[in-house]
Amino acid sequence: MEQTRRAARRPTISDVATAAGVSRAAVSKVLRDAYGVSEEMRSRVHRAIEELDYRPSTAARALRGTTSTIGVMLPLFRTSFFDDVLAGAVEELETSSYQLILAPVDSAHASGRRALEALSDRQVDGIVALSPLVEPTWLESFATRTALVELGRHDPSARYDTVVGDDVRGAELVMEHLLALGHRRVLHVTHHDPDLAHLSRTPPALRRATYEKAMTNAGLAEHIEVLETSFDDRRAAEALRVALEAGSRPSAVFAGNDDAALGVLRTLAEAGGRHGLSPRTVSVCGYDDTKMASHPLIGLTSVDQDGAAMGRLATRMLLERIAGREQPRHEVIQPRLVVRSSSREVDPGA
Amino acid sequence: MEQTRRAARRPTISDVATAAGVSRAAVSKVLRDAYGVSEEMRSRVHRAIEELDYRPSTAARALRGTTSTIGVMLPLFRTSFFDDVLAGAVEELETSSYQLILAPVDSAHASGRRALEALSDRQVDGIVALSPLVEPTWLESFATRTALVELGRHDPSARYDTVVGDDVRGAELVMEHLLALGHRRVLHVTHHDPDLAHLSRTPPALRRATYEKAMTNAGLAEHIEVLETSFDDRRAAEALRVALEAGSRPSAVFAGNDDAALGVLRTLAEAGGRHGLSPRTVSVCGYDDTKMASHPLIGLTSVDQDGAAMGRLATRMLLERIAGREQPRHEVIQPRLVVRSSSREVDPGA
DNA sequence: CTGAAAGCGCTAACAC
DNA sequence: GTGTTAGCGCTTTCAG
Repeated sequence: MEQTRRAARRPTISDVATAAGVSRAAVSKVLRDAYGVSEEMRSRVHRAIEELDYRPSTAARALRGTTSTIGVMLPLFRTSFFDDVLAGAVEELETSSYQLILAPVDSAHASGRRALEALSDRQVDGIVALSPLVEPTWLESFATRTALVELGRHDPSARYDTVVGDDVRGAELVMEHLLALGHRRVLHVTHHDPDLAHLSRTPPALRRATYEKAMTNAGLAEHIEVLETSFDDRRAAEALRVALEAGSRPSAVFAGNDDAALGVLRTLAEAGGRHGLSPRTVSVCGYDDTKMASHPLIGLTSVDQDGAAMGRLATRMLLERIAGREQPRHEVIQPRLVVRSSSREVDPGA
Repeated sequence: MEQTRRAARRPTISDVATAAGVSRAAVSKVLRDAYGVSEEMRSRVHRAIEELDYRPSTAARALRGTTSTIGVMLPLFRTSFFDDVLAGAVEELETSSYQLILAPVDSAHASGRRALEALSDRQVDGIVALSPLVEPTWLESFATRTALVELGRHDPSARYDTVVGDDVRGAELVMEHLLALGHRRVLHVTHHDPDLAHLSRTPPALRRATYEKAMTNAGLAEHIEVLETSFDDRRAAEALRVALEAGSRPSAVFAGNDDAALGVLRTLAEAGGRHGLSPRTVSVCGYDDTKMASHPLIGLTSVDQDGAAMGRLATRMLLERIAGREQPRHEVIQPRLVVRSSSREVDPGA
């Protein structure tokens, strides 16, 4: 068999038709299991497909209609929570005939729009996205063209669906827990993004507001202390280091997500001693219950909002929408507190 | 402005042409910055594009030629090493005009072929893949149609490029380190996949073979003990638990990757005590130097093979190939041992 | 049950 | 400098 050096042209539906001695339309019908093909023809065509190693071109199909592909857009900024969401989406799609393509977004940058459009340019039949930076009005208009399910948005929309964790409830669970353990000097670590600063209903903003409210309600307003940093191990660690240097002495830390919590533990382990603190004397809580939280060497108390379930649900909703549903859906996932060894009663010596 | 309820048809190049009062070809030229358009026409066209919110269809372009998109295929089975690779690829593409789409692969399943084909069906201009399960012969033929760079393959190919870490050297670094610390009962944890069992040149297989050779060379052949499990926290933990139950008493563990190493630490922390072992008495080494390895609460000695650099390099090589390079390249990345607190001299009391 | 033909949105000759 | 036109590979009426 002759092996050409360079890129043998991909066989097309015409090649298959010729090889099988039938028309292109016939091949197309076999391909799509359409009505009206004789058994004999079907097998002839299948044989030709095998022989030529033919694969239909998605691009050509896209030009005519749908692609059987859904797009997922997640920040590359990946905490394992996003992995869980993605895994859920993949799982949900396994039983369907849909393909999944993923558009990674470099940073939390405004590139969210670009990524959504890129996906849409590729004629995906629908999109599951986590794009907090894109404005609702823009999304509304985008969603008139492409079926869309947004993750992490607390405000429902008439045009797209939403799946979101109950961040207020989750944060309440954490605060009730810490206050019940006797803590008064509870520090909160939040994700601060200048582009996001004007939004009050993002998950980080709601967790923070709930923290502040809980502190105030407990008569601890004077102990409110918020570290504005990033949901990122290194940055959160650095922020806490600076705060400790400046004299901050929390007995407990509520970190807005697990990555930040890991950073908190990092600093407590590395530099805490210098200030009389350590992972064993400070109670730390995270959010998302990522894989590392459950590691016994970490043992991080965290809020589980089941990313995989969110991914599955969002995908299922998207398929519904593609199938024609018009009424928007807004689903709120109930969080659950998972208590581990990083939780401890307030140190009486402090 | 009227807002239609359902999916307004996407504007096409013809709509733009009509709106701007020019021909479609003219619009196409403006779009592609082609030669031969007057300033005035250019601005008229741009204005029309703005107004209609026109975006060219990738599918239609694909039908004519290239898509300016490269595909990345990585096992979903994501250890953060893959994240690093992906981040490297994204970074490399930022300065180019290429888009990136990602095909997640459910498990280490034979679905690798499917994912590669799916990408190819979408007319990506090239692919960076990590697909150990796909046979070289199949890849060779696939690569005649689509530019391809494979990660983690030790055998060069004439048709596709390869980027791989020097697993033999990396494993040697680990073994030299452990033996120098005085360890004799060194256990190895490897990734065992029935579908992969016949391959002797995969990264896990080479790490394992190097372990066995190092043990033999050190006169410790009788202490060779290999746990065949998965490069996965939970599974590795379970495998070690069983081994300890069965009487295994290693003084050091060389885990084939960091996830497995985390599993080892998990079991040592949870169940080790029952057998007189703990994370503090057993020296543990991993591979990949993932983010968690550097956390002070983990402090895992590991082999850094710089996933981000691999991702960048692979992507750069792919672009070269797309640009026309014919000679295959095979690049080997040199690993580096990063020693942390999980390394310790052999416990004299044992 | 099968085939001919139109057209999806775009690009690239080529003609004007 | 600008417009016409012929496909790219596929699906889908509509005749035969």
